[in-house]
Amino acid sequence: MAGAPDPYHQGNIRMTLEDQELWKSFHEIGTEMIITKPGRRMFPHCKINISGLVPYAKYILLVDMVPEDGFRYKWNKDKWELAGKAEPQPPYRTYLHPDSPAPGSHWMKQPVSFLKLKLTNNALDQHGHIILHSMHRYHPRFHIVQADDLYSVRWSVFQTFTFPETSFTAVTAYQNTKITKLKIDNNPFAKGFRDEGTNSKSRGRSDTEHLAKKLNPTACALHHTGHLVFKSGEVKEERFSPWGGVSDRESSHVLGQDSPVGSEARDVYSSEQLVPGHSSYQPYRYPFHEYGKLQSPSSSSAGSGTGSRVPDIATVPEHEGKAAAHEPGPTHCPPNLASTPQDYPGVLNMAVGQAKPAVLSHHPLYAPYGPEQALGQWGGASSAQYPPAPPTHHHHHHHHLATDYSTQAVHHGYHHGNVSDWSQYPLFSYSCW
DNA sequence: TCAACTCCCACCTTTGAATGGG
DNA sequence: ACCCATTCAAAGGTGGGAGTTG
Repeated sequence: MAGAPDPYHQGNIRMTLEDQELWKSFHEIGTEMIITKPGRRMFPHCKINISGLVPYAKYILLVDMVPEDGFRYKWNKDKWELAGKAEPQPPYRTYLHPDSPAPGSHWMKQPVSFLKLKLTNNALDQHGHIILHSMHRYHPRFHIVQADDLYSVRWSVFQTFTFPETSFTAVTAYQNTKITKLKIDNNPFAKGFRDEGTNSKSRGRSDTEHLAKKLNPTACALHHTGHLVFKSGEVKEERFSPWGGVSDRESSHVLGQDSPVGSEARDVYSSEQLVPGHSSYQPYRYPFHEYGKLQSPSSSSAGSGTGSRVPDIATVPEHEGKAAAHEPGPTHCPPNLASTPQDYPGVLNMAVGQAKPAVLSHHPLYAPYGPEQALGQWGGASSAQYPPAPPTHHHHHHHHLATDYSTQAVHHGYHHGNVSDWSQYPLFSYSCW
């Protein structure tokens, strides 16, 4: 943590979700995200505001998707129902924001968008997209890692944030027509499907069907009060109707609420930084230390790719140089992870926004968790994940300050105290070649 | 049989290179 | 040379519907 000005001055990081009203309007209905073989963007897409970073210290931003629970769902008529246990987890991937690494000032100057993040259902995906199972529920997790480059990541402090209203069900085709409509009404790319009043855009006859069920005409004009808030310890997730069919236990859980977040997490949080070797820090054990055994040792794939050969990273082809042009220095290509000290037993399984196409030639063979693990992870976790939460009736438009999301970091919704729980959702997982 | 999935399409936005004026 | 606005074509993001799969 060389340049890190004040490595311990990390407690003030704040993160808030942009387009919260939009997210909420989806959430209330039961957000669905299409996943396709080639990869599909999210909508709404993840966009966050960050504050409290050290302006001149460098940070890396990551996003990964965490299973909401251990079930598979099905859409029956007009609501979601449980449909058995979840499938074993597919290769676990983490999306690296293309601007990474960049100084705190860069991340804070404007909302940070993860527009290009893509979801796929292709377990063999070679583009570095995040792999999910259809008919399963997930929620994004945002990680801020203080690090000068990708190599030093493992020595760095980091914080994790989640937003309950961003949870969604992955689907290959929309199930709830209300969701379809909301998407069409709000996603510019779907404009062609809008009814637009008098316009005779007779496309598909199904359009007329849900005219009846029309939601608010313009989801934009929603009451805006600042931020819906989730103060530490009182993070709640409103229950939404589509899940009515699901056992109460599952549908009306209250994320974070009776969770450990309150107590322990908070403590841990007060010192959220991770010092190398501190594997004793359960909740924040740094993943790099744990999964070495999972993958093959050789991370020395040869590669071309202008200096930024990044063998351990699943890449996403992208226009280079487009990232972060507005801030001095942020965007060097991601450093060579390969040349890293070999104590990396494995490979990072991260999606990089701006890698050279050349890098695509050597794709890692993802080594998902062993079958045992996969099985184990869902096993009895279910009930633990969503403890019978007392029905939380809580009004929607709070006026609290947006905040302390930090407190729910990582544990949000999960049981901790159980190391294996955390280990099932590594920040960075390894893969072999 | 049937729900889940895939492919292709019309329609749209976004991107970025080319152009021209000051 | 430089900057900015405009134009234009190519690239690529939508959901729908028909077809396919298991």
